[in-house]
Amino acid sequence: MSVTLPRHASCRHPCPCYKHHPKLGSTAMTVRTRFAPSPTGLLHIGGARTALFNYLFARHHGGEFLLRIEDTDRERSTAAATQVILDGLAWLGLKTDAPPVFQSTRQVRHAEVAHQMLAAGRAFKCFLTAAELDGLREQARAAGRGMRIDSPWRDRDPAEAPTGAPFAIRLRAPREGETVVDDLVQGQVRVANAELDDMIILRSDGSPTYQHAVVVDDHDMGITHVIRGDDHFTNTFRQVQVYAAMGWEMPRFGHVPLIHGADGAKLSKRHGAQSVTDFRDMGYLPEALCNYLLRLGWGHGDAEILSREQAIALFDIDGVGRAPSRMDYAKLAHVNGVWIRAADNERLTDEVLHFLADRPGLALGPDAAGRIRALMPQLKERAKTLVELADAASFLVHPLPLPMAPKATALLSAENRLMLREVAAALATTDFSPAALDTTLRAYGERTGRKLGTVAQPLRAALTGSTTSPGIEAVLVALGRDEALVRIEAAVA
RNA sequence: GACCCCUUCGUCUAGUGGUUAGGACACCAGCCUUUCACGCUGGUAACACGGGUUCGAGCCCCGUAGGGGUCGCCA
Repeated sequence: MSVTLPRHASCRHPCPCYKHHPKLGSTAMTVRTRFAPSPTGLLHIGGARTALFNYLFARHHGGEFLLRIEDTDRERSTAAATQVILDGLAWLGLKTDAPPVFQSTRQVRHAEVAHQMLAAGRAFKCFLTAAELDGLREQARAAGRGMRIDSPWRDRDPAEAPTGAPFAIRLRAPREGETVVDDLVQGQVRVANAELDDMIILRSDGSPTYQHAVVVDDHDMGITHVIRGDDHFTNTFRQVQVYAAMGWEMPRFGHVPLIHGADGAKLSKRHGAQSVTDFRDMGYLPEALCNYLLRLGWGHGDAEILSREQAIALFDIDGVGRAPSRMDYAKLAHVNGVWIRAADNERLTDEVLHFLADRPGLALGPDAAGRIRALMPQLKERAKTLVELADAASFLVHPLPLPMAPKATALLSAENRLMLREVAAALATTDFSPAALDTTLRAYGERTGRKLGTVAQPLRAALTGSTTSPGIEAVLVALGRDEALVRIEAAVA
C-alpha cells in the first residue's frame, strides 16, 4: 500500500507534494483535502485546527479544500448544529472550494459498496446477535486478547442462519501479515493483522458504519490527503483494509496530535472554552485564533506571527510535530494583542460597539462611534481582547455621573478639585489638538509648580473615572471640548 | 487489559551526530513615561531516566518511567 516518495532536502518526511509524486506526475493529480466533522452542536477548537491545517495544506499546494458533514447519526445531527460548523468556518475565514457533502445523502452508495465487497468475497454476512456479541467480548477480555472479537460467520455458510434473520456485513480482513500506514506526520507504523478484527461496514438495518462511510466518501470525493486528529490513527488500519478490498488507490494520511487543556489532560467540558464560538465571544480575533492554532503543533523556524498569506506560503505537513500540545491562554492573549494592534480602527470600532451593545447603562448615541473611533489608535495599544478593548472604551460612552474607581475618587481631593477648575479654564481656550493640549497642560504645570503627573492624574480621574487610560491629550480630543468640560465640572462640583 | 503513538525551558517550539541547545509566551530586573499599556535592554529556565552504537549523541538503537490515543451494529 505504501508508495515510496522522494524527499525534499527540507522535508522530514517523504514529500507529499503532488509535484514529486512518482506515479502521478506533475499534472495528473491535484491535492484535495477535506474537513469532516460530525455536527454535534459546536465547532471544537481541535476541529478548528484540523480544518485550518487541511485548508492551509490545500492552498499551499494549489489544491482544493472540501467539507463533508458526517451526519449519519441522525439523532445527534441537526440543521442547527450544521449551521454552527458553517458559521465557525466562515468566521475563521476557511473557505471551501465546493458546497458541503452530507454523508447522510450517500447511504445508498455506501450500501452498494458494501454489497460489492460481499459479492467479491471481501466481506461476509454476520448473524451475531447483540447478546452473542457481548458474550464474545467477555471471552476476549478474559483471554487477555484485547476487545477484538471473531465472528463465527466468517467461515460459516450463511444458509445455516435462521431464515430472515437480520445480519450485518463485516469486512473479511486478512488474518496473516500486517497492515502498514505510511503516515505523513507519525511516520511508518505497522500493525499485525491478527490484532485487527472484522469490522462491521454495514449495520443490520442497512446503514453504513462510520469507518466504511469515510472510506467510500473520501474515495468518491477524490481526497488525496486525509489530515485529521490523531484519535483516528488506529482506525486508519481498518480503513486501509477497505481501500485494499476495493482495490482503490490510497490517499496519504497525516494524523495531527491532539490539543490538550492547560493542565495537560484531554480537552473536556471542565476546561471551559472549547468551541470557536466561545473564543469569539471572549473577544479573540479570528486571525489571532488561527495564528495561535497554527503554531500549536506546527513550527517553521522562528516564525510566530503569521498572516493567512504567510501561513499558506509556509505551511506544509512536514512542519507538524508528533507530540500533543497544551492550550496556553496567555500566549493566545498575546497573539491576539498583536493582531488587535494590527487591525483596522474602523473594524475595531464596530467590534467594540457590538460588545458594548450588550451592556446596560451606556449611552450609545450618535457620537459614540466617533469618540471610540477617535481614541482607537491609543486604545488598541493596550488591549489583548476585544472585551478588554470594550472595557477600556466604555468610559467614552458612559452618561454622567461617571462610575468612579476608588483610586480615582481619592485623586479628586478638595485641593485637586480647585486645580481642575483652573485646568478647565485653560482648556476652555485651548485648541483641542494633541499638541496644543500638551502645551497647555505643561504650561499650566510649570506656571503652578506642578509636575505633569500631578496635573494629569486628577484630570484623568475626572474624565474617565479611572486612573488608567490612554494618554490624557488623546482622551481630551476623543471626548471633545464640550464633553470634557462637562465631565470636569461634574467632578469638581 | 491489548495494540499504537508521544517525551527539548512552566507553555508553544527550533534543532536531522560536533551549537555557549536558538526563538516566542509567561516570569524577574531595568529603561521609556502624565497612568496603564506598547516598545527596548538584560536575566532565570529544558534535552524524562538508564543502557548501548560512535572519537563524539538532544539527534541513531534498546529498555524503563510518564503522558496520550484506540479497541461499538458512535462519529
